[in-house]
Amino acid sequence: MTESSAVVSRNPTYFPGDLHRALLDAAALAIEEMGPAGVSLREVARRVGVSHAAPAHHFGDKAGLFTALATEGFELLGDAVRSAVAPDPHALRRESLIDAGVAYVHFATTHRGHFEIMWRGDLLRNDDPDYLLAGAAAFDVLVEAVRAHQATGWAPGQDLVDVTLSAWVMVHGVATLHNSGALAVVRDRSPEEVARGLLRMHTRALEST
Amino acid sequence: MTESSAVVSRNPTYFPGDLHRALLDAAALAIEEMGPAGVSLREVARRVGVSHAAPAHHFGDKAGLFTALATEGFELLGDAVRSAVAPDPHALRRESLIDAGVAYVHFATTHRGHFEIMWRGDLLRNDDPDYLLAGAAAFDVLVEAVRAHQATGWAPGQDLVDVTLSAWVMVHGVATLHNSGALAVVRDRSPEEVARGLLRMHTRALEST
DNA sequence: TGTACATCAGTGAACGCGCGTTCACTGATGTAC
DNA sequence: TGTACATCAGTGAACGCGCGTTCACTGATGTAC
Repeated sequence: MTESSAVVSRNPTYFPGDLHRALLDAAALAIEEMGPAGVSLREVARRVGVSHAAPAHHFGDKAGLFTALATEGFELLGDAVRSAVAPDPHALRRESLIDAGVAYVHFATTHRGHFEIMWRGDLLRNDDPDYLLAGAAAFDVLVEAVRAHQATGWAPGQDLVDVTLSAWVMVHGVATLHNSGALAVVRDRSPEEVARGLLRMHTRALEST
Repeated sequence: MTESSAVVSRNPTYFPGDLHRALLDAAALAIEEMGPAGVSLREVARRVGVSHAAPAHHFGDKAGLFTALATEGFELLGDAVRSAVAPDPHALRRESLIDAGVAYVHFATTHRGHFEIMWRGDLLRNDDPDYLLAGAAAFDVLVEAVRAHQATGWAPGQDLVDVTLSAWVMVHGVATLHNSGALAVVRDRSPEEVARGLLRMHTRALEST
């Protein structure tokens, strides 16, 4: 995202204090391009144009960088879904759940670097308090999206977490299959369209119970 | 799976010609334990108890080993789903689609090494003919499961590939979330149960159209 | 305004390590005669 | 039955490389007086 590509130069163009930001941006882009396995601290430093020791200085070690990126990913994902559900927090709207799910898929496909590292607990410190908190908070946003939908009178009898889980599984499946390239083999529809269709079926199925 | 763990020793216990097999088993186990990023040809050789050059001798290089493992994964997945759909090929049964999806999830969670590498096109030769063929064949098995279900009179108007895609996305979402550990955080139900619930909803929703 | 000092982000040289790949080789097995 | 030869799976030494991490350092910025 943002100006990460402009930063790739030998004479850093970032302002003081922005190296932290620039390193995260470069790491996200590198993961997107090479996969998490191919990304090293030295590669990230190279992209930003700083000493190879600079990333370690900022994040402690490689797992620290990945943990910070994954944590930010959960925060950004939560923000994206929250905005989709309630652009105006005072107006109850129909289809909150569908919009939330589509936003999830949109985030996953437009922030591939973040999204890929978020689920790779083996590459980061998966007991980090901030990481765990951000993950839980993001899930809460999904639950809130279902609650908002239910508040409009939709499927009042259904268990909140059950419904959230169903919808989550669907959009996560679309996101991962798309990002691995497998979805494109079958259909030329966008992942967001596929998700919308699935979620529409989902909400209608639960409506009639 | 099978006897891969018995093979880990300094004095190889595999029979002549089985090194190929032993290397694949060890690679699958290693990926399951350390993630694809942490697995090296030397690590695989170490587990089997042979020279570090032996894997390269059999598979050409690292991508070759991963490609072979992913290809086998698609074949095994196809077999597993096919068996679940039609234990007796002459008997049409209801719920073929549900059983197929549950089998997909079961395979993914009990063959984690295979399943993880299957979708990592960045780590293998993703233009390998055998790999591509095996992937396409596995998808065809899913399509066949839907066709079998439709043959019982279920949802006759629905597009075959559309329905397949929906079901695939669901079970793939359950599988990946479970394998990344994210699903366990929320529910203590088994991934197979979660998949069964989703697929039941799915088939009922399409039944009434 | 000027001097002395503290802070700290980022440097760059150095280290040891595990890696993938190459390659001449060995030694067991099978086949021809 | 014995000999000569071919095959080929697996060896082990060697290579060059990129890596993560450490650490004494520099030099810009800010603060105290």
